[in-house]
Amino acid sequence: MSTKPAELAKAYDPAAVEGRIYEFWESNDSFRADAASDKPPFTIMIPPPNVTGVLHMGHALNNTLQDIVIRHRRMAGYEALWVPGTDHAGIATQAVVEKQLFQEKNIRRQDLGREGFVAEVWKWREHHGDFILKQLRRLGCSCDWSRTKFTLDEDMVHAVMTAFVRLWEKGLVYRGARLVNWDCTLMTAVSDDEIEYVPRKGSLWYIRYPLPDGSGHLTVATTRPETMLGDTGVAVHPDDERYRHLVGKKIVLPLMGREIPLVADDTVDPEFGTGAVKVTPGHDPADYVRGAKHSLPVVNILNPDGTLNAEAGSYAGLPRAEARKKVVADLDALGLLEKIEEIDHNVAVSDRSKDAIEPLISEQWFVKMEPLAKPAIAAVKSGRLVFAPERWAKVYLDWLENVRDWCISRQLWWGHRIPVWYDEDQVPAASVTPLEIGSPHPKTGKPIVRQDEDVLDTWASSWLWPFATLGWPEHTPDLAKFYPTQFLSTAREIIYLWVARMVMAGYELLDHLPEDQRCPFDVCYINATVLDGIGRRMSKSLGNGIDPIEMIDRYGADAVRYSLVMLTREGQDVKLSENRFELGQRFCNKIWNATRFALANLDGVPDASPGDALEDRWILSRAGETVRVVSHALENYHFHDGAAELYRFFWNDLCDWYLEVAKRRLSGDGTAADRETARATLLRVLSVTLRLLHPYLPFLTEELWGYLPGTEETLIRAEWPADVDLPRDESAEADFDRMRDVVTAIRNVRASMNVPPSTAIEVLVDPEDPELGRVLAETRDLASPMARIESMTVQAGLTRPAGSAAAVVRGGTVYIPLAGIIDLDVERDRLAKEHERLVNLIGGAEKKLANENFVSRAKPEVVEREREKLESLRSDLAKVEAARKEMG
RNA sequence: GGGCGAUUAGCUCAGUUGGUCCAGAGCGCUCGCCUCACACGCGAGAGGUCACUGGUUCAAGUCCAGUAUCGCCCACCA
Repeated sequence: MSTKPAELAKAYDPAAVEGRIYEFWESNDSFRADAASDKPPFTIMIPPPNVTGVLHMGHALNNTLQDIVIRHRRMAGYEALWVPGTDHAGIATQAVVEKQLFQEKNIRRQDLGREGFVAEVWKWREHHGDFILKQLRRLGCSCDWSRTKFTLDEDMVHAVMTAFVRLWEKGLVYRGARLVNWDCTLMTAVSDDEIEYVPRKGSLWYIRYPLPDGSGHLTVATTRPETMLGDTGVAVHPDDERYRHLVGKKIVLPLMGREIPLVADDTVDPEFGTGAVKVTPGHDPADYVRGAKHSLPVVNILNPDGTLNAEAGSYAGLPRAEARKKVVADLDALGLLEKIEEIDHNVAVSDRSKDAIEPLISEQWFVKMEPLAKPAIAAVKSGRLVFAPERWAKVYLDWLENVRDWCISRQLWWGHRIPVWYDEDQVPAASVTPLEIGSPHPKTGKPIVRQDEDVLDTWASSWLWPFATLGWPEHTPDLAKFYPTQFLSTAREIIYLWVARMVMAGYELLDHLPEDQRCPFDVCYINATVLDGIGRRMSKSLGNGIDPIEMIDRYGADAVRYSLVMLTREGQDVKLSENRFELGQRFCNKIWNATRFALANLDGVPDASPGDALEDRWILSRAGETVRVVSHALENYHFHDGAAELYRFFWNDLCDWYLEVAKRRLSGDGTAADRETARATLLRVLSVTLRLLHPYLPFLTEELWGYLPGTEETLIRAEWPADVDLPRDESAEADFDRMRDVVTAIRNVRASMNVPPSTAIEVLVDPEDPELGRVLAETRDLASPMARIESMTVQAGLTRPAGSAAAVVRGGTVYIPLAGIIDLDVERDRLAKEHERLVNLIGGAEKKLANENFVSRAKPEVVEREREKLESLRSDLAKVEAARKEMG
């Protein structure tokens, strides 16, 4: 076992435990999975964070959940594998390194050239990459680090190339000129899913387009006046009376002087602006469609860097913003600017650069999505793949059912370079293994002259993650054993970007497997979004993020994990502030101290079996119930429910009652045999409970486990408790509850009468129900210390002592003679309040039972229960009334 | 414009198939306790017309319809 202090500290100190325990696990190879194992597999693929990433709360929550699942399954008899790794994150990483190179050495990537720059990025990764994986270790994640992957690892490259070539050969990859979302800062195309719309104040410019005969003009409204330089038409609604006579005629495009047609198109909204819209097919998606419909030419006026090109005439060379100013000024000078309105509108910006997206025509690579989407849709509709919470299935399906082709080429240097080479006639050839320059083209035989310059979208490698990490396309033992996986936990933002695409890839590429084995995971769990204390997203720009590592330093990893799970109800967003981690911290400390106390009595293996004493039977029964609840919760990924049940059981059952009640026996205040059975019971319950807690609180529980007598193996590899060994003992639970009722009632009286704990009291009980009498006779030794009772008389029909307080409990009345201490007014108030409460409840029950409809139509057992309730309430009321009468 | 969430104690949230977990938990608050594991603790309390309006039902935080407020996603009007 690991080296550890001889004595447990008074308070749990995570810092003294976590590092040591984690090393202990690693040195024992505790996280490693074996493909040759006979156990059934259970696999989780980590959503690979960006290699540049730093752990945030979303990661902390997501990876805590995955670790809980994998630890539970590992204990529950599965060959559990959690594969970690990072994503090369093309744009993000390239941007980080470019920025650093510029700041530190004042060089641009163009200065280094492609090879030089890519070498710099690799260098950066060696030094700074995978930092986040180290942070995951701090959280306690039990990933199989021996299988760590990076999306640009050699075998991953091989997988990506293979996938591309296969799709190419099936005709699912094509190249073509399309209107794409262009990021002028990063100078690359980005996919539809990588842009966002932000509301901004803008202007609507009304521009006059003259008629060629000089007889007047037509006014169009636009938010992007500079794009008029690329206009190739103007459109109006066919039913618009104002313009009907002009349809088919030519109009003069100002500044450029060319004549463009006026066309009728029913996509034009007559209500907006002037009802006439300029058509710029080269720089607007809607216009691109309109232009195609009316055979209008496409004019591209932009260079990749956002400056205007030769198509813009005299404006060539100007940056976009400058061009806009000049166009507006020139139009104004010509008297063609009718007016300017201020409007609020949405501007498309790039997720990465936050620069305004310019739609422009360019040659790109696309994946045909519709054929791939079909099996992915069927997977969810058939129930093969389920989402948790279920509602996210709809989001997934909506996207897939309306999916558009995926632009997979990026004009970057960092990433998987597209495996396509061209001969001197520009005839392409795709190949998994690189084609040498000068080697013959496999089809034409002519020499290869160049490779495609573009790299693939990052998601074009991460969509292969579930199987490429296991060695695909090779048929490795890992792939055979661990694919498909069982559980995926991720964020809702990447249902389209990642989840849907992984499913498509699985069905398309794992064609050596039977249909139902291709789906990459059984369950896709969409976890909660972590918000700040007042409900805003945590973000760098707001500076409202909470650093998980800082919280781990302050509260401990287990506390962070546990608090997050307790605060997060399935998929429901959570508002988080720093002090909320105290919840987990307190619980950890409670467990630490309770176990510390138990261990003081557990020197050596007990010489007995768990006992027959009521309290022993009770806690064993409760423990069994906890095993059932927690197992069920974890099997169904109800993390919060399991955590809450453990909290309740450990604190309220085990600590508040069992430990308190067992102290007498444990301290040797009874027979030796009594002590041994108590010790055996305690050890049994602790052993079960620490195992149940382990997935949530791995460090603390592993540490404490090492101190339990008779534990040879590590907790991480211990067996999950079986509930069959701990059957429900209903009579023990019922009896214990009766005893508890009496104790609570007495404590209540003591508190309201201000009887200090140092004053022991005398108690008399009149058990109307003989069961209560029996239980109290048996449990007198249990109850007495719990309520500081000096002597307890249990006798049916006893007369109430003068000057005593009375408390009605189920099945009887408890009298507490408090001559000299009792405040009669307080007692009168207490009884009056109790009287009122009972009268109200009785009224409700009577009314209900008087309702014939209720009696005749409700289920018989419901009616019967209501009758019993009323009866018991009436009996309680009678007792209270008697007590009040005696007081006078 | 379309879709989806949320609205329960001062705060953060639980409340499974409608009827003893129709009112819960943690924090905070009040009162009393350094009771030989824990003051990161122990015991006892106070505190809510379950957003609003209708409806279904013998019976509704719990089902249905609508309203309001807040939030998220998708689409995007030049």
